[in-house]
Amino acid sequence: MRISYTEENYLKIIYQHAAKDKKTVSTNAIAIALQTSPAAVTDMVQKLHEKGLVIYQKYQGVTISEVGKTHALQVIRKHLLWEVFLVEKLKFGWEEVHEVAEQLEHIQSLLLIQRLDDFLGNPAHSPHGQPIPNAQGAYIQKASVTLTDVEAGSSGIVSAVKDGTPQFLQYLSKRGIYLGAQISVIEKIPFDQSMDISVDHLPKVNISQKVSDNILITP
Amino acid sequence: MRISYTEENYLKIIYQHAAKDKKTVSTNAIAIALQTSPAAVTDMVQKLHEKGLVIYQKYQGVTISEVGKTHALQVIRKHLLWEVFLVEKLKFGWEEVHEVAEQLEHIQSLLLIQRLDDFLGNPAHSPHGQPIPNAQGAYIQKASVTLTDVEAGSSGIVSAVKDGTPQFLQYLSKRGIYLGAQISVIEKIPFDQSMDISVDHLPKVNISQKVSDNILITP
DNA sequence: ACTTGTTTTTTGATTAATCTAAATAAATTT
DNA sequence: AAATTTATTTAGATTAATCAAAAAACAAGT
Repeated sequence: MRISYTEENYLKIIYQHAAKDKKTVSTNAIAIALQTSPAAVTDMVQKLHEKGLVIYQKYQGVTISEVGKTHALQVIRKHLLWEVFLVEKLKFGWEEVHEVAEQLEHIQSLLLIQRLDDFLGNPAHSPHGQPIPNAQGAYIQKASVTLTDVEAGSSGIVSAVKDGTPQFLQYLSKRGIYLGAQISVIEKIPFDQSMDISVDHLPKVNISQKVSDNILITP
Repeated sequence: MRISYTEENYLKIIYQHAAKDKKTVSTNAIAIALQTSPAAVTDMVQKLHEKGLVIYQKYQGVTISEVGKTHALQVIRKHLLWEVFLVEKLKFGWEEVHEVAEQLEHIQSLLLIQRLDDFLGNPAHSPHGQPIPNAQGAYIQKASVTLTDVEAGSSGIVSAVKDGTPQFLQYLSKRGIYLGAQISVIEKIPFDQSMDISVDHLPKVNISQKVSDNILITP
């Protein structure tokens, strides 16, 4: 079955949202994620349902099907392997890889991905700490919690970030936060759900809940 | 100016044909090269003329413009750099790279190409011996003649091949011909323009004119 | 110069992905 | 439960790239 560039992007987004919440994804959420109109999403989602790649009922949102999931995982695998290539071999910063990997993930060649994987030494994680699915779509999720759920007084190591946009990653760099950094939660402020933390025992900084939601910690 | 994937392919073909013969390219020739219909070519070529990328007059064929040439050379640069990457780093055979490089050449990122070029050690030639244009579009053409024009009794080194298709390259490998091989022309057969040659002093083999036309030799 | 044959262009349609505006369904508020 | 707001779908159009078939232009041969 031929799956277009655009269809691959839909599958990836639907998989990522569905994997997160285990429930259906709304037309609107997809439209926002893909920067397109809700009407375009309805059309495409109906087409993907016809092809058996997603499960969809009018007004009820969308979930990924098993076949769709397999495809989505391969696109994600390619995206993450290219990210590793860009950072490890071409010395890109972790905030520079997203846009290029978005393009590279659609290159069609099984041989290319096998060889790239070997060339990179079969990496287990992306530069953002995300686990890389293997050729069969399997991956190991490191035991971790979002920073938001870490208790005041506890500490841990940054194992991954959920958001890969340049804006977020540049913010983290400015705050001294990187993969492997040690974070201690000093105080949680109930008023706005923000928290004071210390990175690598340096003076404390304050981060919003939106930020702590996108940082994963291994205790 | 935004140039689409398809437009880039048109520009590349028009440039390559125009560079070869220094005259206009026919609608038909483009249609054959791109595996599409002459009608589609007429439409596209008119659009490219509007954009100033080619020079075109009804029924008079097409040439590339200066702006178009600049773009075409950058697409070719990307194609050739990716070919080097695939062969040097990912251990692809020279007959396996064409299809994948056709896709990779359309990835849009200046930074990526700069970094890739450096990573590969700023190579001057592709795995097929073609000179790689630099970021400004300049390249040095090695002094060479097509094997067809080599006199009987003379010999030289294979410096490049013009055709990059798997079929042709597999044929060459089977005949023991590779980049850097020494070829001696033993006899030219006037009847069918074929020639008997010896590769690396091994027993002679016969090759057709279609084959010798696509092999470049440095004396 | 005329006829024949080949190219090239035009015309009218098609497919994929999208949009805006209008209609309908679902969710929320009162 | 009715009214209002929000989300989603339908309808009708648009753009890019394509095609097949018909028409027009060009090239040759006599």
